[in-house]
Amino acid sequence: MKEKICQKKMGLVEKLGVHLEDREQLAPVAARILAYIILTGKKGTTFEDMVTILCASKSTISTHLNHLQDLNKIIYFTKTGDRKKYFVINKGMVVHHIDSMISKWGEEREMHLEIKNYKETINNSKIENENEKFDLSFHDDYIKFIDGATASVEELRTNLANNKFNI
Amino acid sequence: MKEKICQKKMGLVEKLGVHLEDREQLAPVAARILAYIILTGKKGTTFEDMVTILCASKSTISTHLNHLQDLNKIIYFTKTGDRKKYFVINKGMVVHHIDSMISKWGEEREMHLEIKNYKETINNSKIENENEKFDLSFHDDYIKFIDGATASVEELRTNLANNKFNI
DNA sequence: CGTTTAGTTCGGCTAGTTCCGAACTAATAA
DNA sequence: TTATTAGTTCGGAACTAGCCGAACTAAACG
Repeated sequence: MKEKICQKKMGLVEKLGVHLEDREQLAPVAARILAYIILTGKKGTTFEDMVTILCASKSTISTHLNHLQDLNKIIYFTKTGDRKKYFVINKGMVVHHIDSMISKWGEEREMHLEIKNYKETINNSKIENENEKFDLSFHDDYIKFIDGATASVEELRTNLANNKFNI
Repeated sequence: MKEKICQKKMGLVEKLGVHLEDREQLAPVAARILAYIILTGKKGTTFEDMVTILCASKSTISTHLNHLQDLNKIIYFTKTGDRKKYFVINKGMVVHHIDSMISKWGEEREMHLEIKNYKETINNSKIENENEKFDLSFHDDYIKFIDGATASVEELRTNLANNKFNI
């Protein structure tokens, strides 16, 4: 029974790991560490646990654990009379991720405006052949989309900020 | 005057290039090729043009040009009595990009449901300490966000499909 | 025929990533 | 003091990505 749950957990660690590897630009083992910490929750995980469960060397776990702390993705707490560190995810990480999504979309919006502006100057320089002119409506539609998506993500941000939210 | 426009164009090629490198997971030169093709528009660009303008070797341009065609991001047309190929972006590329955005969000949605489901089974197994239980509201909020963002992007998709839209 | 044009293919180099083992440290325990 | 625990740091092996030059091909031109 307990074995079955553990299997399910490790299956999810791999799946979430692959996802985080891509989404957070992390090395394979770093992503699996983060996934494992997320799926273990408030009780926390130790260095040793991860060495044995994720089947990685101490040096690898050490390096990535420090890296994840530098990125503010994880933090740890301690217990009196116990030298181990218990790692849990940093609650601010989710809000931080959402903020970086918002700013990424903001940059993309800027890019579209800049490209549209460039295309307009080209269209207006009479040198161009009439049927070679750029069509600009695409950029307007894309900007509309970015604004819609940004609104959705901003709503999520407010929801999270209002909740006590422990992930 | 023409030099100034060219400078502006190359500045944008680099900027859009960096963006595409990240967004489309392309090699640096491949991203710059795509950016250059986008910013040149309907009149098209040739192999040779790109070798000289992007300062890359023939082999590099050749490989990436073929790769971009395999990915359905670019196509070419020809002119009678001219052996060169004139590359332009494939109009379907934008819709394709949008579809891959939608399916990526769909996968993320699935992941959240799966993780939430796992956390629920853990919460319900009485072994767990009460204050170590997982909070599940985050997943519901995130799924709400994904649904909102997907709606926005689906609207963009309809707008683009309705327009003749040449980028 | 040889030459030019428009590209392709191959082998190799460089840079960077990811992980590991071995040796180390710093704090506690016996 | 010696041993153990809980990590850290260093050097290197194995692998991958990205680009280049040189040699090639295939079609058209003269």
